[in-house]
Amino acid sequence: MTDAIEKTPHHHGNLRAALIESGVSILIEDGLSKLTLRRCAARAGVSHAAPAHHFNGVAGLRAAISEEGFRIFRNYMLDARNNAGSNAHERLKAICRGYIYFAIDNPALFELAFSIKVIGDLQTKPETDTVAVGYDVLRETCAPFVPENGDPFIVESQVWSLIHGYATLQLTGRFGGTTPEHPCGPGFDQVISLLDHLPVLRGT
Amino acid sequence: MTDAIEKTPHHHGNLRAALIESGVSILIEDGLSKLTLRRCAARAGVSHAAPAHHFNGVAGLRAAISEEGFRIFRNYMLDARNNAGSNAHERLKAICRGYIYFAIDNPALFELAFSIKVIGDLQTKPETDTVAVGYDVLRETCAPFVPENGDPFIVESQVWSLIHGYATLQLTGRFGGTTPEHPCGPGFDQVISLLDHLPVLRGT
DNA sequence: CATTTTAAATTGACAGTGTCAACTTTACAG
DNA sequence: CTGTAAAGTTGACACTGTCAATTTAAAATG
Repeated sequence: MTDAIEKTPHHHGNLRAALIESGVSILIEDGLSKLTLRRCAARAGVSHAAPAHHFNGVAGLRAAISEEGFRIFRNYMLDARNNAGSNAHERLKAICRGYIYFAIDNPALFELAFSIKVIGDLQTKPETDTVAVGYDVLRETCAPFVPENGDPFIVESQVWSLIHGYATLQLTGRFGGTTPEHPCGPGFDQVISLLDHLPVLRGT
Repeated sequence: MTDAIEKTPHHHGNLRAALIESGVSILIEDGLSKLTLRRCAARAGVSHAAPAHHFNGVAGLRAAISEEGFRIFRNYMLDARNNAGSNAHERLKAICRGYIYFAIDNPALFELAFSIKVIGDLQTKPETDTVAVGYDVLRETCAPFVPENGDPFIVESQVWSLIHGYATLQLTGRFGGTTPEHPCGPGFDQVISLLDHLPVLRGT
């Protein structure tokens, strides 16, 4: 094949990465219920027990795929924010749009990522990536609304709760479908307008 | 038909109800991943294939247990609201507390109930019980904040998104644990304070 | 009351699934 | 060149959902 470009360091080359990639594809094509160790193995062209040498059971595989999902998720928010103006409220709504776009584009990946229980405490260690890669984007974008010497977690948790609740309720079909006019669903602007009340306390 | 409620009308009596009850117990004791047709059957003392005559596969069993969960869920909100004053904001925060109490007391049941995709549209048919038993409680409690001849769905979706997002993020361990001082988690009051901005537009 | 009919439940089978132990292959260190 | 340990395979086991065939028992019918 193209082994001339990169040599194969092991038997397969890099099976761990290949299994994660297979898992993401299965997630997109067949949904969360079809994401199994054996299917990932078959798709990657290895035996059914090969993944055991790279992940700690099916939970480990799901966690690894979830991490990959969070990275994609973070890019969605960054892209949306980059396409917004410099206004603090516009930037905040932009990452919310990115949040919903990711959930709608990758529902199974979103469901997987947020179905995994977190061990640590986010308020204690907000910088921990295992909790949620992409939290830094939320923190940055919420900063203009945090009082001087105030606790940033207050605004962050308000925004996160609102947008995450909308995303999950939208994804489970409780807020109506999406249309070209309303790619985030018909209720998105109305729900997100609750954040208009947040006062800008720190200059751009 | 109803000639003998207490007598056993069929072989088992009322296997369907017994299976649902078994399922709720399994959910509470062992978690969502252990909720299987065969376990419910074994717990109810019947053969592994008996549930097939009462539910449409495992999805049917989960849907039936979910319905039961929504009824309990609704009672949580009603109880909380009954223990609140007549102030519109107090009543709104009360059902939010009931929402979180249910999620924390019955995490697996909460997860199951909101993991099921809804077919219909809630905005089109808000009165449909299959979408969410208990939506009537939300509608009633949000009514004071809805403008005359306004769309009630706006405020309802704002409140629902905020509280549901907080519930799921709390349940997945992203907002820290609960303490006797903060039975809904340390961030609950802060998040819910976002609803203080809602103006009361219709008298009690 | 006896017989037929039909719903309820059982049994057995099959294809998947996760997980473990034992085995084979192969890359790399010495 | 050889030994070793990692990487991957094979086979097995206990689960799972689902289906077909069967038995059981309640209800309907004559």
